[in-house]
Amino acid sequence: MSKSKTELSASLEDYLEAIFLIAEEKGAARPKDIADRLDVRAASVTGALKTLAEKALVNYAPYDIVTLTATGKRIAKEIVRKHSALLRFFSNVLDIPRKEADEFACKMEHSIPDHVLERFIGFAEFVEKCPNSGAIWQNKAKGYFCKAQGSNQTLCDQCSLSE
Amino acid sequence: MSKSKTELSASLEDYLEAIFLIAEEKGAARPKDIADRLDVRAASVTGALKTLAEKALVNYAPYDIVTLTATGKRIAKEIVRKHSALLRFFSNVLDIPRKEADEFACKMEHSIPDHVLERFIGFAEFVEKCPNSGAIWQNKAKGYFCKAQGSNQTLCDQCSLSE
DNA sequence: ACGAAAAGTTAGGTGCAGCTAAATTACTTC
DNA sequence: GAAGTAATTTAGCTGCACCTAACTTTTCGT
Repeated sequence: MSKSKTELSASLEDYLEAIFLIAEEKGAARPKDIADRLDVRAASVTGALKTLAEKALVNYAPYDIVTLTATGKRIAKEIVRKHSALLRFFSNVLDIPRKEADEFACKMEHSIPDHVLERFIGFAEFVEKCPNSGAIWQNKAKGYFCKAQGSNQTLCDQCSLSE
Repeated sequence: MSKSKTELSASLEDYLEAIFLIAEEKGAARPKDIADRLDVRAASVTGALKTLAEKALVNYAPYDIVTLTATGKRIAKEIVRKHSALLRFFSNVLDIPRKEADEFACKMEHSIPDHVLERFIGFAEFVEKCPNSGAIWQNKAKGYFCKAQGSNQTLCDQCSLSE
C-alpha cells in the first residue's frame, strides 16, 4: 500500500487545481493544457498524473483525457476555495493588484490552516458588509498605504492616524 | 562563479533566520542549536552551512562557531522583519493563537512580496491605532468568527452583520 | 487515407533538501 | 592526561519535482 494518506505536496495540489479549472473552462483537461497553465513541460505532467492516479485522485490512461475522481474533485474544490478566499482578501481588503494577489494566493493556498482561512474570510466579509467600519477602513487604509493620493479628510474622528 | 544571484530557497532562508535569532539569544550559533531549532539532523545543517558559506552569507569553518556575514545579517533581518510583521497581523488583527500564527508566518515569510507585506503592516497599524474602527472591527470579528461567545450587541450601528 | 505536425510518453538526468551510519573532532571530568 | 561522551562532519542514499532527448501515438489537412 502506497500511502493512501491524503497528504499532497504543494505541487500535486497545483496539478489538481489546474485540472479542475481547465475542466470547468473547456470541458476536459488534456496534458498540454495542464502544462501550459502550470508552466511546466509535458513530461512533468505525465509524471504528476501517474502519481495522482496512484492516489486515486485522477482518472488517467495514456493518451486519454484527464478527469478527476470524486475524491480528487473534492480536494480540488477545497484548494480552489482557499485560493478564492485569499484572492478576495488581497484584492478587496488589502487592495493588491489582481495579478500579484493571484500569485501570492497561489503560494499560500497550500499551507494555510483552515482555521486561519476562516479568519481571512470573516475579515473580508466584514469589510465588505459593514458600510461604516468597512468604508472607514478602506479609505484610511488607502490613505495610509498610499500617501500620494491621501486627502487629509478624517473619516474616523477618534482615529490617531488622522494627524 | 557559482550564482552570486541572491535568490535563496525557503530552506536556506530558514537557516539564516535561525542563525540570526540564536545569535541574538545566546551570543553564538552552534550547529546543534540550529538543528534543534529547525528540527533537522545535524548533518543537514552542515550541508546548509556550506551552501550559505559559498554564497558568502555565513562565516563557516569546520567545528567552529557560526556567524553571519554583513550580507547574511542584512538578509536575515529582512526575513525576521517579514516574520514579525506577519505574526503581528495574525495575532493582533486576525486573533490567531500564537503558535499557529507563528507557524504560518514561518511559511509565508519566504514568498510574500514586499508590496504585499507593506499592506499587511499598514493594516495592522491601522487596526491597532484607530480606537474607533479598530475596536469595532475586532469585536465584530470575534463575534463573527466565534458565535459561541457572541453577544448580540451592535457595536457598529450601520452594520448589516448585526442581525 | 496518408503523411506531417502536434501531443503524449518514456528513459534517464539534475538539483535540492533531507536522511542514516560511520568517522572524526572537541569537550569533560576524573 | 586519558577516556568517555557529545558535537560535528563525511559519505552515500532517498524522494521529489523538474528537465531534455528520443520515441510513440494521435490528430489534422489536403
